[in-house]
Amino acid sequence: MAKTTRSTKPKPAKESTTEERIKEAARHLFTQKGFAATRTRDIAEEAGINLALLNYYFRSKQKLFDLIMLENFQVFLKGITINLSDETMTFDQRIEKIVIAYIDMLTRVPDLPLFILNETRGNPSKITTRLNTQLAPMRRHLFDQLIISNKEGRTNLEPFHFVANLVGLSVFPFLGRPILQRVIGITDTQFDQFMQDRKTLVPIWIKAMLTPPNTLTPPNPRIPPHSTPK
Amino acid sequence: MAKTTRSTKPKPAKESTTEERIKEAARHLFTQKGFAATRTRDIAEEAGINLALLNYYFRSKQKLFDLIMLENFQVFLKGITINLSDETMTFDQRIEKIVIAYIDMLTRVPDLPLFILNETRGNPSKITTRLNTQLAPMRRHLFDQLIISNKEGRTNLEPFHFVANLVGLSVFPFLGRPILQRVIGITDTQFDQFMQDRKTLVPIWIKAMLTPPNTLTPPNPRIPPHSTPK
DNA sequence: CCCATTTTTAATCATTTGATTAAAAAACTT
DNA sequence: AAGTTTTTTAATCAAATGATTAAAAATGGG
Repeated sequence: MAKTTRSTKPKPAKESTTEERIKEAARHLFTQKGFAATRTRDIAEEAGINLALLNYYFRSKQKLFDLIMLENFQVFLKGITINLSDETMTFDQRIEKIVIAYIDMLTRVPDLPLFILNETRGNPSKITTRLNTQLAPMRRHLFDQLIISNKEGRTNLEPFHFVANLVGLSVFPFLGRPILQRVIGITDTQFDQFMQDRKTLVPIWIKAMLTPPNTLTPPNPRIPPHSTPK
Repeated sequence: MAKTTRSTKPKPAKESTTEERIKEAARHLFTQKGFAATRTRDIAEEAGINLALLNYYFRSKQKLFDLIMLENFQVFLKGITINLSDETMTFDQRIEKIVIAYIDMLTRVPDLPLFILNETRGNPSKITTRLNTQLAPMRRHLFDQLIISNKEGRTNLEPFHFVANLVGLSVFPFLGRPILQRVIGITDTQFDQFMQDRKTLVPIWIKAMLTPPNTLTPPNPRIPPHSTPK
């Protein structure tokens, strides 16, 4: 059991412990293929260890998965909740920070969104509750600012649309990447570049969306059909 | 086998044949939980039939899944490719039609996007190729119009960003629905209403995005911090 | 009503898969 | 070096799962 005489426990801190190797293999496969499609034997093979070691270090496949899921969620949340602490930031600054954080994080771990959407679908509410709790501060800051701004007439956009737009424009490209890249016909490098461009484009768009049709835009003459180009 | 004397084959066309019931149960479970997480026994149970019947009608779990996947893709593509045939439509009209088609379809079958993203991830290229082929006409029309418009200086937006925005704003809310709904705290009815609103909002936003920063917008004075409200 | 065909069922198989066990190997302490 | 603890391995178990089979039931035609 885990309750022996824990007197001698040096823990030499090797450069890559087997426990870590298992976790990394598990993270890779679970994140990529999901819980059901991942076999413990695949994890063992990718980690280069004996199958029994998986159960030795992490009680069961489920426990291991729960661990990975928790860590993935933390990575995800950490990537986007850094920005809320500064009280001094303006609404616009906050938006810029959030978009950059999203895109930077997802450039590092592009599989995360699909993983989270999949594991959130079953809606065990344990997860979504946690997610919601963690996200609450962010929501408060942004929403309050938006709601006030709406009330004062400076903007006019439901929080729902605002969040859907913000996250949609930042996250969706990573979700749809396999299809998008095929349809458009671009390389990985080009995709990365486009996402970098988006770090400045999305905030601009988002801000433009804050003041919908009726506020600024006349019924239809948005772009004159043939204004003198160049 | 399937090669008997097919002399007598009346096919009375019952109101709900077992074959159909199996397929419906399979569609439901496969679409909701994916291939690996779905057990043939679950399908049998939900269809209210003996397990062996699944293999009697559809050779194997894999064959049945392939069928469902194919049909799902067709439903998806059909839902968004109706609009490309009209040569007379303007760019703006096309956008409006596409957004409405997307949102209407996904209101009916909200599970489709996640299913497709999941099954596209493995990238067996068989699927993505088919998807790409089917999507090609749509791409041609829209992209050509956009590219021309870009060249003539009326707009200034990479096709990648355009598609990512269009699809992202239309599809993402359905993908993120479980999380979004929790974060914002809205009911199912409210969500549906928001998506209905989006049928008019998204096209407006998309059109506004066609002329990015440098074209119309001065460096920063987008919204004066305290313009006289109301 | 009898026969041929189709459909359905219960029982069973073979493989996969998560997990355990007992023993061996390695690491560490004294 | 001996003893103790930790780590690793090979073998095996038990349950789950996709699939098959042989027989029974239902269906339809003459």
